[in-house]
Amino acid sequence: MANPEATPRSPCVFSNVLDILGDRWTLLIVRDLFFFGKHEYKEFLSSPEAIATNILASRLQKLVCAGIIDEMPHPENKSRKLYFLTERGKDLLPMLIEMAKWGEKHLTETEVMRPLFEVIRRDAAAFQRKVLRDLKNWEKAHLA
Amino acid sequence: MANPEATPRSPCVFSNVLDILGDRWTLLIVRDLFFFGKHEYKEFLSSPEAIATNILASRLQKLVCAGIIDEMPHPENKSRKLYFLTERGKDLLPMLIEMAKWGEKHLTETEVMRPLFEVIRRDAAAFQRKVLRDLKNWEKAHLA
DNA sequence: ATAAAGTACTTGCAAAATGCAAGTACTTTT
DNA sequence: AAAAGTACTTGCATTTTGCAAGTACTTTAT
Repeated sequence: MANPEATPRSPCVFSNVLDILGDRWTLLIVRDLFFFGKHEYKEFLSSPEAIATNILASRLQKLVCAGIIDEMPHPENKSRKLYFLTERGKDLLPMLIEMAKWGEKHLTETEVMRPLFEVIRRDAAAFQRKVLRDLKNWEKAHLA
Repeated sequence: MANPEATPRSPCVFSNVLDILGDRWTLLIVRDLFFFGKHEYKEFLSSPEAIATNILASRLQKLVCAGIIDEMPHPENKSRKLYFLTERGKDLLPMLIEMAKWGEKHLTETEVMRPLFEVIRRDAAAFQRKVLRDLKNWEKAHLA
């Protein structure tokens, strides 16, 4: 796994971002946090891409190290954890929306998120506000 | 390498985008095309991240397959090729800009692109227009 | 109270991707 | 005609991924 302490490949923003987010799995976890209200290990496992348990564990750890997500014990169940986006993580939303817009325009096979992204197409800024509002509500209910 | 003909992991836009762009190298080539006016194999090789020749060749091929870039023989030198962004590729610019904005805000080590992204911070839309204008000028000079 | 099920992992191992060095085929320059 | 340039390919060691199984702990069911 890419070690954040190691000297970076280059001082370019893009290479540094890609060292954190540049793989086929990491952003799917972030997607689940943003758009599907997922907060638990087993919920990430249940996504249609079927991430393997070892990959999921390593990516969650990497995201925590990068300060993009944080974790807390589940308030009602000691054997569970809750994962949630930090402010740094929430700042990824505009990028994810641009990624989705590109995919919706150019990859015609993708269908599941169509209805969701009809909303984006109509008013991306409003959609963005709604997503962030939903996250805030979750935080109010779960964080001290 | 991920085969575009294979059945996708899921019908989600994000997973489909990540199957094309989700690795540590692909977007660096796109970056070079957008922001550093690079168009040739040897130019991509000279980037500070030092991509290996086999990886570069495989990624260029993947990007051509995905319709993000196209290639043509160098007009003045049969042993060289020119690579350039297609319209589909140029549509990635907003995503790259959001990625850079996130990195500039949260990854303080990155420095090289600072001056470039001072411009973004001041007026992202204007920067975007300038980049696209520069690409158009290159096309006028090189494409039929 | 005990057994079964749930949860978040870890481990082992085969398969695939990456990274590095060297080689190849062709073209251009000297 | 020889040397250098260009865009690759190949071979091989190392790393990462993917899959199946196991582990340690907690909660639920009987």
